[in-house]
Amino acid sequence: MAATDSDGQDLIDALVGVSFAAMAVLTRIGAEHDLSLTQVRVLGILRDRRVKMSELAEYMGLDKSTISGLVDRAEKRGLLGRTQNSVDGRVVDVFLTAEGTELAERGAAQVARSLSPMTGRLTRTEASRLTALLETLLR
Amino acid sequence: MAATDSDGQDLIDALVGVSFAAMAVLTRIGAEHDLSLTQVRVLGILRDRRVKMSELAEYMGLDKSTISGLVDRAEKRGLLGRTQNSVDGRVVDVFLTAEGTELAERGAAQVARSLSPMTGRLTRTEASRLTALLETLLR
DNA sequence: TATTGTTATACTCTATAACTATA
DNA sequence: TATAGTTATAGAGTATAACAATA
Repeated sequence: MAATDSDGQDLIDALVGVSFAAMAVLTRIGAEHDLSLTQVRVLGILRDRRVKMSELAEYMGLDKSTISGLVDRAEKRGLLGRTQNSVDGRVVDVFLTAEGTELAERGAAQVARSLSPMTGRLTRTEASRLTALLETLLR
Repeated sequence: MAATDSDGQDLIDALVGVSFAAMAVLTRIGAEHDLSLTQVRVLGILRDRRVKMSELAEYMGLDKSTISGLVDRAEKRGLLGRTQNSVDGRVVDVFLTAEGTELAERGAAQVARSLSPMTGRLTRTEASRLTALLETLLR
């Protein structure tokens, strides 16, 4: 095998390593705003959609009872709101408040800045190529 | 700008997306063995080294008191052990037991298998290229 | 009856502060 | 005095089980 060949395990290690690094950045920036990684993710998901409690549970791979608690705490902080769905009375819709939206935007900008020392090591071409490869992984 | 150009935000989104997907896999496989993501990470770190409590805290970005609790629970399950360092009596070294090692090996194989539907979408050349790009990000 | 969501409970993860032991 | 680690405490995240409301 040539030296440029990846043996598969190298790819896994690199993926896991980059993932933990990205999670560390999200955790740190979240902490600056008193948000756990889980809450950061909730804000990220709600940033461009209004969802049902059950959809949020599905997206995040968490139990509905866990979502109730997460939404409780974020709602108490004024970051998001709940409304009863008018079509199906059992359903509760969740959405970002103006304050939650503002925080999500600011956080996203901070994440981009924090990752730029990493992503800045790539040329434009490399960045494009990496984006394409990662998107292939995501389907 | 050409269609193949990445605008920077796309790269961030792809990185974060892949990272959450990787964390989901690690969380799920951990859960099958009654391990939290944090415990999975402890096992991963100890897989190829014996470390001091304080080093573990440093690696993981967690407080030393948190590490005490994590190590307590894993030790109680027989996955790792503590020994007093013979050179500096204040230091406690942590290491995997045979059972912990075995679990870490099995878990790593499971992770590789679970990610293969994702990584399998790439040709050998693409996998090599992706590995190299990710390693560039990691320095 | 089935589905959506909440609540009660128990355990893990996490940091802060106070402590013990060693250097 | 300074450093390494533990313990007590409190709050957040998590799942399971039991429940209420709606379909």
